[in-house]
Amino acid sequence: MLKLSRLTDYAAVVMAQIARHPEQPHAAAELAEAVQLPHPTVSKTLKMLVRAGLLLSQRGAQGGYRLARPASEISAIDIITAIEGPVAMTECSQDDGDCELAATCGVSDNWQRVSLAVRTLLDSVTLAHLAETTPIKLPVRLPIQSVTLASEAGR
Amino acid sequence: MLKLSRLTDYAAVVMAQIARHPEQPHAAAELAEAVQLPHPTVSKTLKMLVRAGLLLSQRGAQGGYRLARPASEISAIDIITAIEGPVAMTECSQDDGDCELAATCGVSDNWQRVSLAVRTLLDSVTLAHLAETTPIKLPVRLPIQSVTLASEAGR
DNA sequence: CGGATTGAGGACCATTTTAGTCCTGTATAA
DNA sequence: TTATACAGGACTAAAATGGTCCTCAATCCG
Repeated sequence: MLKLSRLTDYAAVVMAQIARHPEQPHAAAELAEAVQLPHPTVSKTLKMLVRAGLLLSQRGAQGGYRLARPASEISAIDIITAIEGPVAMTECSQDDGDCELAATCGVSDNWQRVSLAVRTLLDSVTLAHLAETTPIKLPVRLPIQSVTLASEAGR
Repeated sequence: MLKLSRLTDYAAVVMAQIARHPEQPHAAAELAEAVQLPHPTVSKTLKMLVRAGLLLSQRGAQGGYRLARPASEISAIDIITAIEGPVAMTECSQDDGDCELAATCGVSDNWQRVSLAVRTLLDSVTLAHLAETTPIKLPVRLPIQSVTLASEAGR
């Protein structure tokens, strides 16, 4: 179904919740209540986001989580990558890309380009966009053009 | 990892193989040999592509598979959808979209827009592009603009 | 100082999805 | 009429996913 995992979905919702109140730190329990999801699961998600450097955490009483940087500087692909790892259409569009079938495949280069375009698209969507309650106007015009140029530069 | 399933990957490779020789029908065994994948798996993939209307099949001796329409009229999203079902970033960006958390979510509308942009991007990549052995120049400029307009039209 | 609060880390399990195989049936060409 | 080749679906093994829980560590506050 080419979709985000459920945890990624949770992550986005929780990040958006934090982004809407960026001043105070938010405890996991508080966030779980706010978004109506089980505490342990939300907690797990938050830890992953901290490890990815998207959130800062503060232990102890009055502690909690807050954004590591402004919502406008956190992109959808940051969140996705934090939970699921790198975005790549195919196994071989990943960094190492050691597909022993490359010889008979003949499609991998092109999939890599498509992956890049998808990543660029997701990179152009920020947490600030996601957190907006009024639907976003997708600002995807220019970034995609630059992808096209990059691919035209060839490799 | 937000990636295509392995079967989808196979499907693309096999489709590309057929697209490069669109005249004769191709038996499953022949294709499996050409792309160096196990016959039963390739066969399963081919059946899914037929059911999705992307391939035509001919039984009996000298039978096999051929494209249902020109490679330039088959898009990457057609292939992906044939194997994995609809492309949607989140559960609730699907057709029915009955997410009981919608009230506390506040992100679903925006994810739906992102899904649409991804779909449009994938729709702009054709099998003819994928089958090219020289890397494609991604023709994604105009389609994405039209997505932006669609989202600006609101809903 | 000491207890309450809150996150960190990881083990663990149940469930679902995915990949892959195989068997039986049917259409078609020679 | 026989060999070829696809159709449909049952079935299994392996992996990913979602979710819970427990113990430890840091921090605040009285």
